[in-house]
Amino acid sequence: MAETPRERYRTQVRAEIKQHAWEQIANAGVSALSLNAIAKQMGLSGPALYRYFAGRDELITELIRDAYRSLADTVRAAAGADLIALAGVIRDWARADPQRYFLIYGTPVPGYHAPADTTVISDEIMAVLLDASGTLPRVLSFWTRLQGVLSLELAGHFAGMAFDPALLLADELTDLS
Amino acid sequence: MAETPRERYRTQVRAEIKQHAWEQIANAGVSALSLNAIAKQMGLSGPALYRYFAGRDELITELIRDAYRSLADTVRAAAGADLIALAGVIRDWARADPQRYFLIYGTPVPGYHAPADTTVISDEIMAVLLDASGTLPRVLSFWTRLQGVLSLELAGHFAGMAFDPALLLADELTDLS
DNA sequence: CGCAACAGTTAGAACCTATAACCATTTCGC
DNA sequence: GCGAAATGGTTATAGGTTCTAACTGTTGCG
Repeated sequence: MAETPRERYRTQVRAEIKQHAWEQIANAGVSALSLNAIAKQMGLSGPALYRYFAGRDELITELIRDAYRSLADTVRAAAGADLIALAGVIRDWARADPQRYFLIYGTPVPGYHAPADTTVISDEIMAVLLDASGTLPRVLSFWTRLQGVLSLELAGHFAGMAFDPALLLADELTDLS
Repeated sequence: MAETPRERYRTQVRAEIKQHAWEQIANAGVSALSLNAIAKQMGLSGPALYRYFAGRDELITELIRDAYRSLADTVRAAAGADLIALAGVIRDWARADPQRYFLIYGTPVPGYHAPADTTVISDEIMAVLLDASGTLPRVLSFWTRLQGVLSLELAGHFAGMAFDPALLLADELTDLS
């Protein structure tokens, strides 16, 4: 497993590219992600990034994978807690970077299919939820209600109405526990 | 209200542009919408479309407005029905053109704000729902649960799990009526 | 040491949005 | 009806994007 300096450098640069990519996504959404802009920010010139990612799509796919992994990590770290607590953890994760949330649960691109390993990660999350809720119908209700509140809240569809989404979420989950 | 031939032609061309735009969106999502491609499909050459729309953003804004109006129309047409029926109508509307649904309820672009009149339309939809459900907390629960099922279903996140989203939705709404 | 793998470069094709300048036609005011 | 203005269309062009090709220098391994 001895890492050659080359590999070291390579993974480090890849990480830096993804770092800039996340900043762009957080600020302007994934549609505004520009390889050129990232290259310029890094002092590189355009096509250099193609040494590290086959193209824009592969970079985005990698970001989606990382988003899934990040969510799975935070859920796993809260394993054992009850559904209310899990919902709070997931909501906090989503609010920390809404565009990262939308990368997973937002508008899908017709024809694009997430890499197979993301479904594995997704199953892992479901396993934690199932462990906390007991039955499958319950976790399904939990999941859809949570997504309902989150997608509307993060997309700003609760903007006008003066109420706390956290309270709505709590209300939606009390009869599940 | 006498329509001059000019206005006639203008609104007709605008409608044709939007028609092609909707096809592109349905097939490849809004990010793939290309004014150039639309112009070519219509036998026009690039910049001609700027006579009809100030730019890509204005066209998309107009499409969002139309999507809101379309949803409001279908909801209004079902006014008086109970919540289960309303949910079915809305779900059918969304499934008929998922990308149109996502244009309203999908990933928001940071910094972009929907035109003010859409909130008016949104309020109108809420009024119908409120009329069918009675209390505000109930319509809020209805709305978030419906959105939860719809966003997950239309984004394909129920792909692996073998069950009928319609049944899940019905289950989620039975205790609300 | 030598050579192959690798990181980076510039050039360029094929797109895209958008503006500018220009032309022909249609419409409108007088 | 006539002339001016508004309108719909064109091409040219600037600047942006992704991505490929060809080339250069450097690094690292046998």
